[in-house]
Formats: sequence, structure tokens, C-alpha cells
Amino acid sequence: MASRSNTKDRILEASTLLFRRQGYEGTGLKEIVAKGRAPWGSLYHFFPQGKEQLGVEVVMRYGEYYRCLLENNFVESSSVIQAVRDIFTASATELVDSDFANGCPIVGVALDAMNSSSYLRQACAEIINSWVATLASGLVVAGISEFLARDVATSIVSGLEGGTVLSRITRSTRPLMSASDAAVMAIRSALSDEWRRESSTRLESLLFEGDLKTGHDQCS
Amino acid sequence: MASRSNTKDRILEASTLLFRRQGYEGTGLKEIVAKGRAPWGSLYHFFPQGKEQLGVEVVMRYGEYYRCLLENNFVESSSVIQAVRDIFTASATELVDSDFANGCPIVGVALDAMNSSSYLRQACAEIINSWVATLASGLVVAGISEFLARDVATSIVSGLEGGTVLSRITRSTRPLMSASDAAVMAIRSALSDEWRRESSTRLESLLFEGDLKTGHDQCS
DNA sequence: ATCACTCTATACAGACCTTTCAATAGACTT
DNA sequence: AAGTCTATTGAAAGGTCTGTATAGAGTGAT
Repeated sequence: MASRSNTKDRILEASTLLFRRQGYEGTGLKEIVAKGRAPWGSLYHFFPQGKEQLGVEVVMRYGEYYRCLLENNFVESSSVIQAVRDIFTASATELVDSDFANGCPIVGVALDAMNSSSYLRQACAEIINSWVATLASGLVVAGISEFLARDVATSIVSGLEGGTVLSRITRSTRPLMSASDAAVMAIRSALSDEWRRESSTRLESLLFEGDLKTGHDQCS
Repeated sequence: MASRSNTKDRILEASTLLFRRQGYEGTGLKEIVAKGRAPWGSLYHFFPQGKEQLGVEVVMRYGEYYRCLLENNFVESSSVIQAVRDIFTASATELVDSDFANGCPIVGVALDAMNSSSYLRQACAEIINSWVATLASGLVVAGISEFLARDVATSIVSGLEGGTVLSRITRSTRPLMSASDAAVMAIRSALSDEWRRESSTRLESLLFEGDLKTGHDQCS
């Protein structure tokens, strides 16, 4: 072997950063090799299937990195609630440090490419599910029933992603912080088993309502 | 004047739909005029500033439309909680009906273009704030203090947007439904004034922690 | 010296957004 | 009813950038 190339890593790192800021479609390959100070030919040497493969590898790489981060956060933290709070504040500080530029690369890739590449969408889905599973198992350890844990974990990730998007748009950490508070409330509700009653109610009302009304009336 | 042109409307409608599915960067002007069955020359006649202006008008238009929808939902509904539930189920059904293609155009535009056009980002921010304000005033009517209402409303919109993104990625309405349950829990917490204690705790811990730890350790 | 790996360089065909300008069409004025 | 005027449309071309592809030169270890 020649030298273990760090060129591929530089390409992946540059891609990740650019996908976070500009999304998948908004980022050109030329921009990537420029930022990664990588030779043009290396792109198709390391990623023979082109941009799509690059997208998949970015998603997988960052997805696993962040999953580990979530896991470690649960292990190190004193309580589940503190762990969740730390996750949200970490996202908030990253946003502030990057002048609200660095979003989540999975969202950046998925939203742009999910309708054109099913590979990419599927990769994103797997990553999201792994985050949810990691979070859920942390919640189970804290005493939340397995039945509820997955729903609570899903709502936390929703709040995290949505809060990140809204914080970037409004250039304020407030959405992320509100989502953090809501996540804590959700955990508390699950611990006191109130959530179970709620989700049951929701299921019943679905059964009775039949067709869901959408309420598409215009403003007066 | 010639006839009140519905050509501009067709262009805007097609743009909105395409931005919802493919995002701002992922949608070409050619695709827009094709789907809107509009003549090419009309594009720069009605939108002299090009794609950016088109994006702004799409955001404003859909933003106001959806804000009205939120407002009406609160007026018509029996309770705040039912109103919020309806909002989430409406998004879920729209997702299912469109085979998980139709996301939120504001997110689709903002994520792609916020770093390249500050006009676009600002327009999106105003819309999001108007949604939060509408939701918050509905919560105040239901008895939540003005101080909490805005935070709760923000967390609901975060959950709605994040849940929509996650539901599209995973091709399941479950994220949206979990976010719905969490939103209801948040409202309940605010009504019983637990949220206030939570947000105060968060503020204190911020003061004591000083620099926020990010926890960037790698997996073992 | 062989060999696999990595890089350089160039080329291409197509899509992108934008701009221009002349031709058309419709409605209002007289 | 004719003519004017403005709003709308048509076609074309601009230049930049896109992602993809190829082929040969450099590199270092075995």
C-alpha cells in the first residue's frame, strides 16, 4: 500500500461541513475538493459512484459519530434529564460557535436528496433509527417502560432536529432551549406514566374520528 | 391592464410544491415553468429578481396561509390540546397522501438558501415567528401565562418541523405522532406551571456551568 | 522491478440562472 | 372601430457551473 491516505478523510470532512451548511444539492464537488485541499482525481478514485456515494458515507460516518456521542453522554451524566439537557446545549453552543451555520448533515442531505436517491434516504433513516434506539435504551435504564421509551426518544430527536432548524432560521438558541425544556417535560411525563394515558387517548380519538379532518379553511 | 394574470399564481403554486419536495437548490426554474405550464418569459417578468424573489414570495405566501390555518384551528377547536393534536395529524395525513414527499416549504427553502441569501433567511424567520406568535396567543387564551406561552409555542413548532422531517426520512408517521404527544405533555406541564420551574432550573445551571461542556469524546 | 495505489490534467456534455429584445395580445382611449 | 399603449410572451444566447469520465504520470512499498 502507498501511504494510508488521509485525502479521503479530508474529502469526507469537507463534505460533512459543507452539507451541514448548504445542504446536499447546494454543495458542488468542486467546492468540496477545494475546501478539502484534495486533488480532483481523488474524488472518483475514492468514491467511484460519485456524489451519491459521498453523501452516503458522510451520513454513515457522522451518524455513527453522533450516536457514540449520545451514548457517552448518557453514560457519563448523573441523570437522564441532565444528559438530555447537555445534548441540547451542546447543539446550541455549536450553533453559536459557527454563527448558526452548522446544522445537522443528515437533515441537510435527506431533505435535498430523499426524492432523488432512495439509497441516501435509507441511509439517513437507519441513522435516525440508531439515534432513537440509543436514546431509548438510555431512557429504559432510567426507569421508563420499553413501550414508551421509543416514543419519548423519537420526540426528543424530533425536538432536537426541529429546534436546530428553527434556531438556524431565527439566529437564536431559544428554539433549541425551548425544545430542551419540552424534552425534559416529556421524560417527566413518561416517568410518571402520564404519557401512556396520552398516547392511548390519541389512538382512541383516531378510531372514532375516522377520516382525519384537515381544516383547510382560509383566513377570513 | 391585461387580465388579472393567474400565470403568476400558477408559477408560485408550482414552486411551492417543488420546494416542499426537493428543496430550493434541488429545484430548477425550468422544472417550475414546466409544472406550472407557464411561459418561460413570464418568469422574469413577474419575478425580476429571479429565483431569490420567487423563494421569498413562496415563503411569505405559504407562511401566511399556514398561519391562518393555525389560527382557525384554534378558533374552531373545543380545546387547545385538541387543536394542537389536529395540527399534527393534519401534517401526518398530508405526508401520507403525498407518499411522504410534501415537507414544509419554509424549511426546504431555509436550509438550502440561508447561507447564501440573507433576504430569504429573514423572510423565513419572520414567518416562523408569526407561527409561534399565533400559537402562543392561543395558549394564553387557554390559561397559560404569557411568559411561558412563547416558549411552549416554540417547542411545539420545533416538534412539528422536526417530526415532519423525521417522518419523511423514515417514511412513517410515528415521529410526527410522538412529537404530537410531547406537545400535549408540554401544554399540560405549562398549565400546571411545572414548565416554569424547569426553565428556571435550566437558566441557573447555565449560570453555574459557565462554559458549556460539549462532550466530544469518541466511542470506545 | 513490479505492483497497487494515488494524484494530475484535461475533456465533455448538459444543466443552471440570467439577460436581452422583438413580437404578440388585450384593454383602454378617442 | 381604430389606434395606442402596456402587459405579457417567445426564442435565443450568454457564461458559469454541474457531475462524470478517461488516461497517463507520479509514488512508495514489496
